[in-house]
Amino acid sequence: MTRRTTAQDVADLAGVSRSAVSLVLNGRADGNISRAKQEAVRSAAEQLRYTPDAVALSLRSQRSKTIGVLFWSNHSHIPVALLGAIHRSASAAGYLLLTVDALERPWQVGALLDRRVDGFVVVAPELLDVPLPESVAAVPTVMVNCLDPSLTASSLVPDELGAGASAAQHLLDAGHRELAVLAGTGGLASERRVEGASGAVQAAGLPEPLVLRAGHAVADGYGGARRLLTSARSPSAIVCTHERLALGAHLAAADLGLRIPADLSLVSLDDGENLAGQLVPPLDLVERPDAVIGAHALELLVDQLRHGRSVVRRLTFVCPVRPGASVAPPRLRALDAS
Amino acid sequence: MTRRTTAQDVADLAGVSRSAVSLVLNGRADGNISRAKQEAVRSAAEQLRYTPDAVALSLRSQRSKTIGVLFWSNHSHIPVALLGAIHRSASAAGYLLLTVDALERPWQVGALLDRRVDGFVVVAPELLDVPLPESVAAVPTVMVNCLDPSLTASSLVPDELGAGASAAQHLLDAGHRELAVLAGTGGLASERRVEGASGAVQAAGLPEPLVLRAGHAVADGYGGARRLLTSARSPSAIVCTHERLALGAHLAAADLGLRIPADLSLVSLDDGENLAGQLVPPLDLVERPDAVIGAHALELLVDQLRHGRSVVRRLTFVCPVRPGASVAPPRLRALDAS
DNA sequence: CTGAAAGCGCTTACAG
DNA sequence: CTGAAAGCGCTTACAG
Repeated sequence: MTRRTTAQDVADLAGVSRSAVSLVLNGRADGNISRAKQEAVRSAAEQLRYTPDAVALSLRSQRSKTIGVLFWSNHSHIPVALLGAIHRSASAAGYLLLTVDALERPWQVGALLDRRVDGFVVVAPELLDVPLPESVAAVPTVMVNCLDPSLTASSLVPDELGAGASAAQHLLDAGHRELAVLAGTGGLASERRVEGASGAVQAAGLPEPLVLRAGHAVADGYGGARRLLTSARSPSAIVCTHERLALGAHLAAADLGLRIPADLSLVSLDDGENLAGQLVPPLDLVERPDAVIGAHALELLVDQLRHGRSVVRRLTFVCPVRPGASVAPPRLRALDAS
Repeated sequence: MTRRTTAQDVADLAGVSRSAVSLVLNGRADGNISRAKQEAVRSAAEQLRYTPDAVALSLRSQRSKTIGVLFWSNHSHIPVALLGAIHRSASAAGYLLLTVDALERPWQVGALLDRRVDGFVVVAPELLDVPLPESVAAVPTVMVNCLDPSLTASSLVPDELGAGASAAQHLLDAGHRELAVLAGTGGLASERRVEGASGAVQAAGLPEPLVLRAGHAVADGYGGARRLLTSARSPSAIVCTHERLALGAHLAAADLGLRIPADLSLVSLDDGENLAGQLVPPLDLVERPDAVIGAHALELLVDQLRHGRSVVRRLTFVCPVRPGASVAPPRLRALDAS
């Protein structure tokens, strides 16, 4: 392993002092260093492929150009688009990311602080209440997909209530009147989505929809949908609060010989797994705008890093409907019965 | 933002010199510092919650206790178990992980080097040839799920050939004679899995199985399976080289009114998405031992970091069969025809 | 047994 | 216009 080239090496080659190298390479040379020497430094640096040692830079500047990502995960799924956007924006601003599973290994937060991360972004795979540790709150922090009850850090979350409402409204718009909601158990996201969907149905002058809290796994969706679809008054359309539930419902419908969307309409809320929208037929989705949220979160954090502490905000992001091929008008059962 | 407490603060409180603090806290005090002062230092450190500044430590020791993870991703899926194991093992050895998307942002490799990462682990979501950049190879590196053609770094990969063979053998053992392989397009993993499956079938004295190269998406699996199952001589069992293909095949079977496993047996190879094993019925899987590979990779790297460069190795890991409920003996079509 | 000094690589006032 | 010095926080020989 060869020694890294240092500013001294460049200075030696260019025939100037270490400080001159620093000034030139940091664009503060004009009026200080002769143009000839500037050129010498630049070409020496290029020739030696010199890049300053970031560790030394950090010690000197007390800023590491590093952001800690605290992944607050209660289950195993990683929202690709969200992390992708965070990485992309961080990179664009010149930051590197140190990622840690804060639930499984909370002590690593201390290790990040020792490494003098400039800030934190707390990321949950799904809307969560996260009590922010004091040590974290001491550094600029933004929260993505999660909320700090004590309001010490800004948070960026999808409008889960609105998303639930949009999903239901999407089905109402298609003419459905017999809706059911297949939901996860526990979790802020599930509850808000259910609330939103239920609210939209009632706002349309219909009775409260049937809500079945099944769980989060594919099998839960399968079992739940089966129960709904084989019940006395089976719904013509189902809102699924999570992608994997929707997949389960999709499988259950197929097993029962129900065609989507001819016999059953399905709308799923999006969890960033890129799954429900890939099925055959692809499901109509209410998208979680992960890319937007991730990019915005980093923008907010970097701005805080540059201009100091700003006011704590809670930003909510609209979840747009992405049409698929799983929604159609309901069969005219009312007419059959008349 | 309050100032971090430094070794000097501890020294002041304990009434000793900075060096004494360092010696005591690094366990090199015996024979140098009186037991009384040792105690004083320890209690002062505890009282001030002192932990050494990792940046200063890095500059001093020329080791950052940080490992760079180069994610070599051509598509968007993240193998959770693999990354989880890597994080866990790294943490256990006292390392933090700096993750970077090396395909999308190759220049960040330089940024990691500037930050003096002690080593690299190159991770691909699926078996890949990765030509290792010189700058990376200059630092201890292990490759996970990918191979460096020039053999400059050790690599740890699943036995894809064996996995394909196991999948086919699993179906042969159940009595199937009419197998088809639904495969991804391009990619080392697909090819090796196909080769393995095909080899096992031929080793059983049967003619080469039908291989359909469909793609990687759910819809590809759906379309491919549909073609296979509606062809003149439809197979009694299908090996899917990827989870999402298997999901597509599952959906296609349901649409065609084929029950799994009564009418069709399905085996999928595992890509770490935790998907095929969750379906209803759960598919029989040939598992990729991601947790084992990840843990082993870090063990190898940390060992290299501690004891210097070791010999370059290619380690191959067996993929065990995990039974599900998607394989049954074939319908006795031969008897029907006789 | 303990403290002062050197040095990791950098930048930024500060003399000349 | 340029070089020598200080200092970020740490550890490790090295004097006393």
